[in-house]
Amino acid sequence: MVEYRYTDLDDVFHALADPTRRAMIAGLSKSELTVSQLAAPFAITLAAASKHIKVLEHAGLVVRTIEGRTHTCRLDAGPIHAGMEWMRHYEKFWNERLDILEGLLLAEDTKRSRTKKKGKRK
Amino acid sequence: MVEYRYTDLDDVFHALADPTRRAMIAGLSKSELTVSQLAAPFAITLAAASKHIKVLEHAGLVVRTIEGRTHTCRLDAGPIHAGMEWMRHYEKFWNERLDILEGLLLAEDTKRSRTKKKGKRK
DNA sequence: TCTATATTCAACCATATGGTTGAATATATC
DNA sequence: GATATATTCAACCATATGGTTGAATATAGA
Repeated sequence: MVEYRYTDLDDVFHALADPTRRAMIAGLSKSELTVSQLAAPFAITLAAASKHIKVLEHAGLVVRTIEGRTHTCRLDAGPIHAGMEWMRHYEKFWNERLDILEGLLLAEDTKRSRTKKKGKRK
Repeated sequence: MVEYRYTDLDDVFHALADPTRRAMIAGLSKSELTVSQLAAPFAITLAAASKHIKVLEHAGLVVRTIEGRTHTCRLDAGPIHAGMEWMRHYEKFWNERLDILEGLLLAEDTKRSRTKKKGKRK
């Protein structure tokens, strides 16, 4: 009854840290997809997509069903929920932050404190 | 209403994917801490801790205040909230996984209490 | 001024990551 | 059986990551 599937926040957050994998998850949230279908939207090889899917599988986010030569993937949001649970502890700091922000707005000192440049390779 | 600061999910999830950094966040959720204080619980050098803190800063999760020679860090949960917002979309795919969640959070506590080495590959 | 403290920087190292290509495996289909 | 399709595997490559050490920078205190 207690199916223990090994899940680890390291693996979950790492899996979610890649835009390609997040996009794959988005796709899987609409329907089950084969490996080829998952790979199709991206300018990467099937082998690369296969690796991404393995990362998602390893994090427990994706479950694979093999029928003949096609591998069908479906989303398992359990680990996502676990990640949310971890984050929820810090939600109160979001509210505090809003209070601070409000104060800053009043003081009219709301300049963008971080100016990031996006140079990620993909 | 609330203007979101530019947040990059790649950076946020990547920052959260490391147990040392998650532990640092946990520490900062209790009080502001200096770099030395943040480094203290871990068996790593100050230089390594400094790098971790930079990763957290780059993700917007930590804000640093320099007073004299001491750098004080405080948590900014805004990006965490952004991560949760992304995840919330997939909450509906979460079906009956409380058991996994429980094990996960327990494992997380265990991991944090020992002086861990990142060797948890099953 | 001399020294101790707080932190970063630079160089280096081993391993991980995301990507490629080309061959291999397995299964449909003709 | 021959061939096309779906996917993985193995080897390789460039860059990123997390760690180290030792020197540098800056400030606090005697």
